[in-house]
Amino acid sequence: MRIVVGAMGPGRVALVDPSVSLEPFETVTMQEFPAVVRALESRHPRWVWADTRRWYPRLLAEGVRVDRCHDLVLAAALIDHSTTTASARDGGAHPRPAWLPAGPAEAGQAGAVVPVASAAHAALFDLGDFDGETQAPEAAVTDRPRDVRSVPIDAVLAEHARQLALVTASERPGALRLLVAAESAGALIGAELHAAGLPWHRGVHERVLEGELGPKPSPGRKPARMEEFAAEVRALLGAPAVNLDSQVDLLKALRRAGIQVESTSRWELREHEHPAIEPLVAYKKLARLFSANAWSWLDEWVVDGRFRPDYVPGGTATGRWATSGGGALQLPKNVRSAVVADPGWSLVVADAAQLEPRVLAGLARDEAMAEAGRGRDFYGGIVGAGVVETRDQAKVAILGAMYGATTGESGRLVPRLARAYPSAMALVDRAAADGERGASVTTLLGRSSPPPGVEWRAAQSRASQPEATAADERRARSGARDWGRFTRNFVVQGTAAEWALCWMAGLRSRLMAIAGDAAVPEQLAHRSGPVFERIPHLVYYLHDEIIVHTPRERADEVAAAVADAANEAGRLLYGAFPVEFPLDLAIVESYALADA
DNA sequence: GTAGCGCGCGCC
DNA sequence: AAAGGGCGCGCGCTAC
Repeated sequence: MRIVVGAMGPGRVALVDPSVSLEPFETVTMQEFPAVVRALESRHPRWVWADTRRWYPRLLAEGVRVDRCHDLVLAAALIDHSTTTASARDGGAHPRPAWLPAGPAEAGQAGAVVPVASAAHAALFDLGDFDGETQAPEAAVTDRPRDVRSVPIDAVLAEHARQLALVTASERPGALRLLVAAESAGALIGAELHAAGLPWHRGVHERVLEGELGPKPSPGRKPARMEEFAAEVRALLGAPAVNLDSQVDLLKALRRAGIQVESTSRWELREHEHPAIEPLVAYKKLARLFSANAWSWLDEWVVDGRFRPDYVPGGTATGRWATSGGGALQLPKNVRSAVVADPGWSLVVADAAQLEPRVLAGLARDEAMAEAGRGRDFYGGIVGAGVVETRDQAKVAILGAMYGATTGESGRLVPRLARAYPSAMALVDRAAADGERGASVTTLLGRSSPPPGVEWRAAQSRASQPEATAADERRARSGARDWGRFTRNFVVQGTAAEWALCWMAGLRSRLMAIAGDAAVPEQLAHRSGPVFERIPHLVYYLHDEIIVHTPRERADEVAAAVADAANEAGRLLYGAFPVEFPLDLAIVESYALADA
C-alpha cells in the first residue's frame, strides 16, 4: 500500500491511497499529521512524498518513525537521468514538473553496458506495490515552492504516476525499483542519523586537542604548539615575517630559501631536503586540526553530547552521500576517540573490507576476481593467485585499475591485473572509453553519470576543427582522459554506494524489528532523543562503514544483524554470483578501539 | 563587507 | 611512498 502526501489548501495535508481513489481519504493539519502517520504506520504503507528532508524531521521530532518511503525528489534525479529510461523519456512524453529542483539538463546517450541486477529483492524492499495501477491525474501546474511540503497533492500524485511509468518502461525496471527504494531508505536514515546524533565525549576530545595543540588558546590566538613550530619555520627559512597560512606568502619564502617547489602541499614538500620542512609539515598538520576540528568545532557542533551533522543522501554524482556542515565525512582519525558509547551502551562498528574491488568483481561477473576475494583479504587473494608478489602491489594495482592510473608503480602493475582479470578490466576500460567520448555510464542499479559540461564539449569540438592547433588537441585529449577517469571510477564508486545503501536499509529494518520486541531496562534511558531511547539505532555512516549505538546486552544481536544485512546486500545486487562482502566488525565502547 | 575562487588537506 | 576517483571545509586572497 502506498499513501501519497501533499498540500491541500493553506496548512492542510492531504493523504491519498492511489490504488483506491485520487481523492484524499483524509486531510489534516500539520499539527495533526504526525499522529495520523503513527496510526497509519501499522498498515505498513510506503509513504510517497516530495522530499524526505522536509517531511521526516517533523515526524521524528514527534517520536514517529516510518518504515518505508518513496522520495520523489531523489527518485526524479535518478529516473530522469538514467540511461535505462532514455528511450522512454525520448520525445518528451514525460516532462519533469517545474516544482522539482533543476537537475542537469539532459542525461547522456546510452552509455556503458553493465550487468543486469538480480530481481531477488522483492522481499526486503517489498516492491510489489510499485507497479500498482495508479491513475494519473492532470498534472497541476505549479511554480517551484520554497518548501516542497507545499506542493499540492495533485502535483505530487502526478509526479508519482510519472515516475512509476518511467520505471516500468525502463530497460531494467527491477534494478531501478530497487535503487529508488534504497535511495529513499537512505533519505529516512539520513534524517534519523541527524535526529539520533553521534555520541560525542567533549572531555575526551579536549584531551586529544590539548595533547596535540597545547592548552586552548584565548580568542584570536593560535595554540602554543602551533606558534612554536611557526617560529621554528620562520627562523629556518630566514623569513621572520612570513605568514604560514598564506599559500602565496609561504611559497615565496620557500623559494627564497632555495626550496624549489611548485606548491606548498605536503607531498611535494616531503620530496625536498631542508631543515624547515619537518616543522612546516608539523605546523600544517596542527593548523588543520585547529581550524577544522578543535574547540570552535566542538562549540558549534556538539550539543548535549551529540554531534548532529546534516547528511545529504544522494548528494554526490556517484550516489555517495554528502554532508552540509560539520564535516561529518572527514572526521580525522585522531579525534574519533571522542565517539564514546553512553554508559551501559556499546558501539557496533562495521566496515566493508575492500568494498570497491569486490563490487567491481561482481559488476563484471569476473569469476577469477571474485575467487581472489573469497575470504577476508582481497589483496592477499590476488597475491595468492600469483598475479603480483606483494599485498602492497595488489592494492596499488587494484586502485590504479579503478582510478585510471597510467604512471608510477600503479600504472606499471595494472597490465598484470588486466591479464589475470580481463572481464573486470574490460568493464572499467569500457566505462573510461565511454566517458572519453562524452557518453554517460551507468551503475548496476541504474544511476547514470552526468554529461560533461558545455566547456568540455566545446573543447572537444574545437579540437576536431581543421584549424585546430596542437594546443587545442592537447587540451581536448587531456579533458577527455580526465572525464574518462571520472566515468571509470563512477561505475565502481556508484555501485559501491548502492551496495552500502542496501546494506544500511536492510540493517535498519532488522534494527526496527529488534527494537519492536525490545524491553530494555528503564535505567538505560539516555539522551539521544525520544525516538531512539532504549533501542539500537544507527548513529554514523561513512561510505562503507556504519556505527550502531545499542544497549550493551543487545550488541551481539545487532552485530549479527549487521553481518546478515551485508550478506543480503550482496545477494540483492549480484544474486547467486559468488562475490563476498566480509566485514571488519567490532563491539566497542569507543570508536577509536574499532581499528584494532 | 561579502561573494567566489584556488589551495591544501581531512575522509572514503 | 606516490599522483589516479569522489567529496566539504577553512583559509587567504581578489573583485566587487
